[in-house]
Amino acid sequence: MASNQSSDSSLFRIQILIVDDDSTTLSVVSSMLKAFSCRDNHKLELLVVTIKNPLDALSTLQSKNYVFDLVITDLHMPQMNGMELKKHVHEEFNLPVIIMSSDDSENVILRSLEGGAAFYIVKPVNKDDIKSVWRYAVATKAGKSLSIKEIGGCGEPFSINEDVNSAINNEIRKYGTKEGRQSTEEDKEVEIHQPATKKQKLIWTNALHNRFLQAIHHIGLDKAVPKRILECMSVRGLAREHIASHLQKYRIFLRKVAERGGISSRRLSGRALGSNLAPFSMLKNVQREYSPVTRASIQPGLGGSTIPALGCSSFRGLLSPNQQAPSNNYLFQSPHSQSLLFGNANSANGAGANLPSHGGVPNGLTHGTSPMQMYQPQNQARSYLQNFGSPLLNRVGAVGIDQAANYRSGVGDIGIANNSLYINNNYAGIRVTTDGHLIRSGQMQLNNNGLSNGFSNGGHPGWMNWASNGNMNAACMGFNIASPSYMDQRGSFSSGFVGANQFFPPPPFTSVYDGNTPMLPPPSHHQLGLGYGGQNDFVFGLTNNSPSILLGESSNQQPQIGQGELNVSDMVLEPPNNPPAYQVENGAEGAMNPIRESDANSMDEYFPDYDQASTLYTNSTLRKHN
DNA sequence: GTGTTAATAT
DNA sequence: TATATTAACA
Repeated sequence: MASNQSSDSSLFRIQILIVDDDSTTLSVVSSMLKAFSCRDNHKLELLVVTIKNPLDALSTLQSKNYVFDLVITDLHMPQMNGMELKKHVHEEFNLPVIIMSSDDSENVILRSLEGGAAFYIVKPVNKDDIKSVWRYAVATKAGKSLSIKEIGGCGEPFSINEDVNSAINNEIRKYGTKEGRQSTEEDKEVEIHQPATKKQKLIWTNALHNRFLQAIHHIGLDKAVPKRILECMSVRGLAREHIASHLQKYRIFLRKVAERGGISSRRLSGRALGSNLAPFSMLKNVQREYSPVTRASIQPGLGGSTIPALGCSSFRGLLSPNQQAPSNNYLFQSPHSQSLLFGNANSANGAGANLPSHGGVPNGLTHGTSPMQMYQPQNQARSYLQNFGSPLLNRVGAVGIDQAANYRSGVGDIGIANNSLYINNNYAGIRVTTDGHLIRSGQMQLNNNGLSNGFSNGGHPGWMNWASNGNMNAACMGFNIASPSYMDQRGSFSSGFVGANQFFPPPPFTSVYDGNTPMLPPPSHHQLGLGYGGQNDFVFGLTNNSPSILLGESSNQQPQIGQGELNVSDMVLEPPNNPPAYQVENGAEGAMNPIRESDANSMDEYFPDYDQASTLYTNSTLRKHN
């Protein structure tokens, strides 16, 4: 039954620091909090400190006169904005920060959440908000003590108090939070106490899936078995069964790829291909939503397996306009929400890695180091991206990059051959009619010094460096989907990557909050590749929030990593019910790759996401909720 | 105990 | 329907 400890634990003191340049807000929030705390629970004592200047707030935090449990800060303040403050607070004090602002734009909200805010309150603050804050504070406080206990040797994960959980679910449905709400003894009177055995459904978020892929990549596909993958992934709370299940799915996918998207597919018409090929799933929504008329879809095949190394064309054909899209997505998503189909990467010996000639591996995507693409689970954290922003033109685009020596294929090939990982020498584009016919290839050729090549020029060979050039999409993709001259606006184009080692860095770990951060030297600059959101890395995403990107636009017109539309990842969701049990193990040896900390603090990037407790920030924006 | 596959549940 | 979980079996 309920944890019974509260009887002797007398009184909890919760200290909250509120920062806002608006004194009215300060007093209102403060008094509301106090009022609520009085009413809520006698065993809790609340201390609220209000400060107008965020700099002063930091000083106060440092002063040690108080031991705060939580910081609530306004977002827009003259001296320092709330997110900056949050960053400091996180880094220096490891305290949760709630952002409040009158700015109710999704962008801001999501950015805040992704940036690590515990949750976000839209002003004017109302009673429910206060209640939420209060609950959160209580839960956090309680959680902290539990954490200590856990550190003390009780390794057993503690379970979240259903009360807090449900309260939050019910009352703050509009907030998302990244932080685990931990159980609180104080609220046990409401405790429902579900059987502890009730399992939560693990959601394979992109981030998690990325991790999975990385693990497989690291281990080698042929040697990747659940146990090893699990070890490699080093994600707490993740069980071998999860891996096994996911692996099963993944293998099915690979098999499908081998059967339909592999070499044999060369003989297939594009139409035939299209029906089941995973990458096109992304077209489904896009097309239905935005293209009532003809759509051009160019389907070079499935990811890496479709860009043969040895000179065969990777151009698979065109999908018929009404082709039904398959169910799985294999998109690689740039921070700027251009979608790139992501194929195999990480084959040191070039594209050939995917050729069946490697043999031995039943799934056809051989070479253990390679299969770096996979489906996009449709029912998972994708849909939330659908409602972003305004309508977009260039919804989907993907390009193939063949990193092998030559650009071999002729017309119809879609791809980029870069002779060097450092430099993309070649560029190829395509032109299609609105009904999907290829007009001409090579339209978009750019020289080295033209638009950015999409790869790092800044010392991270082999890694996509969106940040450095900003216009990866436009340049690399080679065409402007939004531009009628190249492709129908509704056109879709996909291909795959065949890359060399480690195109993409492992997603960063961040766990600033709990101090468990695997502190590796921070990267010399921002994380390369795939944004901070953690959603992008190897996986696809259907991004409907893409800004139009026109070929030729200067790079600085594009948002930098971490500043564009956010990948609303799991972090906007309510944390799992098992807070302690889903962190990436830190410093687990055998971990695949260096772990980077990004400035953006997507701390739970790899946290398994359990479906159950999802609290959406907004109904429409985020993941669907069971 | 582990890995794989199939069945079942959601 | 798609995906995750669980059971069953090698």
